[in-house]
Amino acid sequence: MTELSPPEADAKASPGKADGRAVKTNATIYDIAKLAGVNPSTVSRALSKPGRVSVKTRTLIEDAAAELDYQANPFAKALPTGKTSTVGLIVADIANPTFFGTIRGAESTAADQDYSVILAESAESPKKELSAAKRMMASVDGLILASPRMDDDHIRQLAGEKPVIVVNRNVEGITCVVPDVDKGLGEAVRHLAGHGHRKITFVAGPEASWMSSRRWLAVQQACEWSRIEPLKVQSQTPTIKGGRAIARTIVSSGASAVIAYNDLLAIGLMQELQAAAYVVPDQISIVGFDDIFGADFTTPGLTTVRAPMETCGVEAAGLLLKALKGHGDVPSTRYIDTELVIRGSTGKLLA
Amino acid sequence: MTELSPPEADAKASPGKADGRAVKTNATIYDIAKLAGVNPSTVSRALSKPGRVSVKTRTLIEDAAAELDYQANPFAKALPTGKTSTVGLIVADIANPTFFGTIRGAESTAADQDYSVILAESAESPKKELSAAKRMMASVDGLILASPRMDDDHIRQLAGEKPVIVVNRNVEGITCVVPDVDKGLGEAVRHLAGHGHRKITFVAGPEASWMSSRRWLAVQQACEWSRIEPLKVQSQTPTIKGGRAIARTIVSSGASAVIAYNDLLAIGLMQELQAAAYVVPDQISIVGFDDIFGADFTTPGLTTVRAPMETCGVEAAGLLLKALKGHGDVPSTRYIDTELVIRGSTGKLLA
DNA sequence: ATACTTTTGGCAACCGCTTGCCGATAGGCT
DNA sequence: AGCCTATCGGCAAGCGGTTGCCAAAAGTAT
Repeated sequence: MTELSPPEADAKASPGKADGRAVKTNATIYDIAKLAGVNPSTVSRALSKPGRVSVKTRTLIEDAAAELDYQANPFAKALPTGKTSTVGLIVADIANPTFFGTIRGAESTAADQDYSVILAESAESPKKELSAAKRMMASVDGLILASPRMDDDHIRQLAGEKPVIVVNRNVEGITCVVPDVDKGLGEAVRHLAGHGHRKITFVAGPEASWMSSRRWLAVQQACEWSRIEPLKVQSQTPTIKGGRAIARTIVSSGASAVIAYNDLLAIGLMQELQAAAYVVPDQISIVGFDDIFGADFTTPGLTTVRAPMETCGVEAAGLLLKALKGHGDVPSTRYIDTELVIRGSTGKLLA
Repeated sequence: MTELSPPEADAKASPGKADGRAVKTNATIYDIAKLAGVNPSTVSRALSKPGRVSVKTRTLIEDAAAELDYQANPFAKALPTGKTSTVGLIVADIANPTFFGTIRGAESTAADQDYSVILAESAESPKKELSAAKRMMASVDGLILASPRMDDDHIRQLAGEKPVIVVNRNVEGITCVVPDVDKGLGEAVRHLAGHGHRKITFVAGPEASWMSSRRWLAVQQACEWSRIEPLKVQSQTPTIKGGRAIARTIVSSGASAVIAYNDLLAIGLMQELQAAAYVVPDQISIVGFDDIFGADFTTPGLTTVRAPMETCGVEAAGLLLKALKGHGDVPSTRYIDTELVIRGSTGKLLA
């Protein structure tokens, strides 16, 4: 009972050499076949093609399988079928909190459908990313690219081999899932406008980033609608450090409110401003983007546009699995709503 | 261009039928063999057993392989050899920032040696964890368990099948890598003592947690050495919320400084205290544990004991790969130094 | 040149599972 | 009972590599 000997199949798998040591050889369908007194192919069918064999032999086989603690060898399974029950997920930077949600969402929905996810990081390098993708291609059924850095053509090329879903970027001809920045950013601008701000500066992220220009565009449009003057300053790096470095420029821009490309920038900015005795939000309001883990650790808490990355991950994995099961739709972009999360870093200007 | 047909496997796998459309069927060693005019087995050897064939035929084969853009089918490779070039990583909770570092460290060092990592989450459930582990066992060469929740015997049982490394917990008979809490916690206590604190309360984490009791022990020992009185209060959950909930109890404990089981607890506590107009660190000092992402977002920044989880991940993957290559040592526990990171949440008591 | 040892490449048998094809069996029908 | 048609199980050929064994080729020594 309490005996917990490792499952010791002890299988005299090798029909000949009964040479002593009980080596843990996993049971195969042949072992089951022998035990159940049927042909291996019947075992295979009983286990994977439900209706193909009579229920009598099926239960017979299932019992035998259970007794042997049978686990199908996934490699043997993948070889003839080409289906691996595995999806690849490549993220630009594992340590970037933005991706935590994506990873989790993708992993959980994949696991729900008995798919495994194999993870790789590109370290923000287009080259490493592409090679990781190519390497993976051979062992997965499909790929999720989160904020890919490689260019569109390469992505399309990969998609020509196996289903590919892109998260956080729009690629023509590929199924994408991206946060709809307009909604959240619109809310942010109106929120700021409602507090009397008339001049907002946007702290841009990497110049080459598709997402950054997309967000700047959204800010501009929202500002136009609210009759607000949008300004833009360019940050060197989208990090806390970058945020601190840009503080001086922000102040001299004369805006009373800033919307940052991301939370890190916003937090760095806030820290630097506070260090210079500015009070947030009385003297300047700050809005971040992403609502990363920790955005509520600051004092005051950071008002930010939440990009539901976990939802994106779930969605991406869902679309991918759907495509793998043949119910794939025509590639298109699915937009996930973003929303403003109001905390303490925004408010009325107290002149 | 805009042609977006789903990847149409459509594979006319059979190399014979050259019936038109250039379907991207991956090249096999047979194709190479034909192109190079040698036997497939020679190709296999040329590609994986360096010295086994003459350099002449080898370059011949390599050229052919390059021309065909050959990528070995990992499944076909895994079948006869049993080696999958994949390691499994199971974490208790993907969204818990503590694990980000571990994941990253493990992934990067595995990738460096051309191993892939397949990731799974146990959602803190011992049952899900065990089943995930068992499922993985079939497709990986070895396993890394980060903060496993299953019991020791199950872990040992898994380790009986394939190499297993445990992170963040000590299991007899298994190779483990755990942060050496004594060092950092000792520094924390001495740091506090140096600021005149004479009574420290430790906010404990989950009662069942091995790590929590380990840390409490370390605090007690350090306190004894510094002639300080250690107190302990139990938190319900090791989260921000849990931290906020425990604030009242902490205050009434009469201690002037607290060391929390983890950063989340510390941050929640700090937030609640500040909301009640306590000033940190003038009225009470707070030390966290982990140095999670965002621990420096607070105001004041959180003084905390840094547990270098990325290093643990690197170390764990390194040990695992070593074991896989047969250079494994006798199981033992490797300790990774923790260190105190001093920010603003600790200081002299200003009565 | 002869005999002998090393290389080197080929043959074929797996690894464990899937699947097309076929014959046997059983059930349904007149 | 006799015939027809589903249903079910078995056979065997792969999937794409690896590898033990062997013979041909090449190198070495006498």
